[in-house]
Amino acid sequence: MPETANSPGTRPTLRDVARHAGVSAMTVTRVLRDDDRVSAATRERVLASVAALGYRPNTVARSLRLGHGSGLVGLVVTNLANPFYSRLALGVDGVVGAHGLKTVIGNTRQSVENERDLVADLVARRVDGIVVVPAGGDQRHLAQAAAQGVPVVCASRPPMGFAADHVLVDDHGGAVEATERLLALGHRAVGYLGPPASVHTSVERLRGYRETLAAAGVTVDERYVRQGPVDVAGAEEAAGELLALPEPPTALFCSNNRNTIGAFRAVRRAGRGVALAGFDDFELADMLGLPLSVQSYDSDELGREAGRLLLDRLRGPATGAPGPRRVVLPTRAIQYGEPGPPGPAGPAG
Amino acid sequence: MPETANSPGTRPTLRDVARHAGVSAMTVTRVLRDDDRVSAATRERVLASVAALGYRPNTVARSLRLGHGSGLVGLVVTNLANPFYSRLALGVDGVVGAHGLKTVIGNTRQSVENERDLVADLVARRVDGIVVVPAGGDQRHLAQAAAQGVPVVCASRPPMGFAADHVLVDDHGGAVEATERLLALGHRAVGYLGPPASVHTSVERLRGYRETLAAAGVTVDERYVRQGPVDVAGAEEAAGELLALPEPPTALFCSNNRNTIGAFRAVRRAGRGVALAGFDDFELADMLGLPLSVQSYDSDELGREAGRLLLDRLRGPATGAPGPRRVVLPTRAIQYGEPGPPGPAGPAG
DNA sequence: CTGTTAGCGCTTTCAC
DNA sequence: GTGAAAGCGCTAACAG
Repeated sequence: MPETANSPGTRPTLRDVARHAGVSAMTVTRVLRDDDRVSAATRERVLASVAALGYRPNTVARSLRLGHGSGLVGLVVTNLANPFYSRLALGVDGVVGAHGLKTVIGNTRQSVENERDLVADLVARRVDGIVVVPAGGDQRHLAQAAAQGVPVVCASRPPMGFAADHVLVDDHGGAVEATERLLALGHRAVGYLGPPASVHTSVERLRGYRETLAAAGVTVDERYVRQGPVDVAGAEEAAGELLALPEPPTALFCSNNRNTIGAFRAVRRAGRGVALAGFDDFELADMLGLPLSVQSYDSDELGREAGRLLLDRLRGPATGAPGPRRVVLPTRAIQYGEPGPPGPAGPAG
Repeated sequence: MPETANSPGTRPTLRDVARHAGVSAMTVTRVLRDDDRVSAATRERVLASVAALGYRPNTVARSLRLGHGSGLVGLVVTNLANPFYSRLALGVDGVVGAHGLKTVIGNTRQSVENERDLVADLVARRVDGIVVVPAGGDQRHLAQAAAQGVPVVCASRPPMGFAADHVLVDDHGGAVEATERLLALGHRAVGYLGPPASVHTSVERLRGYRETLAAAGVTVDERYVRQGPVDVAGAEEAAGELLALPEPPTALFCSNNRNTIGAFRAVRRAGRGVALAGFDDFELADMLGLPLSVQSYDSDELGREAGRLLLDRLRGPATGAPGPRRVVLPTRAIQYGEPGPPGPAGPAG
């Protein structure tokens, strides 16, 4: 147990250590920075004082003096409770943490306004960079941050109206593949369930769905398309409505795991056989006793990639400013259970 | 779009604004702090310069000058990918965020060493306080941080060897209730599955399990007790071994949701009827088609409570130092599906 | 109403 | 080897 500080609440400073050791502040710094131009004896004495006072260097003051950033990376997501984002956070933190940077989280709860405030705050805190999953349409605050010299990396959704590195999932390609799988099973009445049009991924996935059906000569029944649900409860309700239509769809493509789970609950409740294809894998998907195919991708990797892009910007400003980079992560189809063709009984187990 | 900064990479400072506006730095500060002793005309001029230069105050310098902390709260957890911890993080961030504090996350990946480094780093960054879910036994680094005047709040696991506010779940009580429910169904061969003894919650839950069985006159078959699994795969394997015993248990109490899910998978795979009771609720638990009872609790609330304890320390150091406070959150039993008595066929659906 | 001085804790530069 | 001075960006405290 170290000696208690002189006055509680007041923490020892470099000068306190210097006084205690009978040297100058400069010498203490040198010892702490492993500068070799200091005698062994002095070093010992200083180290002893450091221990005696329980001194801890003040990183804040240090980085202020040094001019460079705070050693913090801001991470702005819409909902950390969603495993997708917490894994992304882990990925980012893992990569930047290996370079001595810490991650500051900001949760926007889907609010663009919160996002703007958060980003402003992070900039004011002099974060070295920001990884953001933009919440909505207006991204002027991001453009501003970027313009002010804070590197911004967009994850999962692209920058709009300004240039920034970004890492995306192959939303369109994944949606095409998922929809094709349903078509291949013979389904023609294929519904869509996903978040509102303000969400970029949703737009792309819906586009993939539409194009695929069109290419197969299937006309999309607009009553089958529900853009809106953002959580399981909303998705369950919307799916329930689709299933209650006079001629309900025989298959549903769900644009993210919230919607897939909601749809699953509705299908189970209705006791009806409806084929499900979803975007995003999720835990226990294989245990649901209903055939289900999902387009899976690695959200840790999404975060790691975002972290790498950011690090590249931080490390290599010397290399000039190469154009913004884009990374697209592939998706992979996973089939749970044996899928079946459309029919009155349907493929339910 | 604001004018570009003079030199890229160099950001405008208070003095730049002052020069631009033809006033002193002090006046700019006053405008920015809404000090009323500034003429409207001057205010306008300053504001215009701020906008023209795209000036953003440097919070780091500010907090250094003001002496108070960085406005950051450190959050140290073992695994952010676990929804339990991400919700806890949300709870903490929600509460402290409402008071203008930001949350810095640290993920220890169960390593006490990482935890020690992280805490040291956070202290050096002058965080205002730390919320930590201690990874293991040795907590001297936490004691040290606390001794150095950084308020520490322990979540989910209590401080050991030093005094600190903490918020716990009623691990023992919840385990008792869960075990009693299995006993009430007539089960006598009740197994246990949980993390290693280094995890405090696990110890408490195991104790509850043992005491309840003992109180009912049931001797615990030590072959039925598996302390070890920390993830689903490990739990599934361990549960599989229990089920493969000559006289397998007819019921399992699982000490957290990783173990519950692993056990569920093993039971499903074995096609055997084994009653399951678990700690922690989880998504889709009601959809598994197997009777299951869980002790549920609110991990957001755990985080919020931790945040509140911390805020109280930060706000009220004037009130002297009241003894460390402890908050214990209750658990609530939830029954999914219809439970059944032990039997050769068992309660499987 | 506005400006000057001093200094938060640290470190670079230049002396000794 | 060691120290003194100056300053990172900002703001109390005291002038004027």
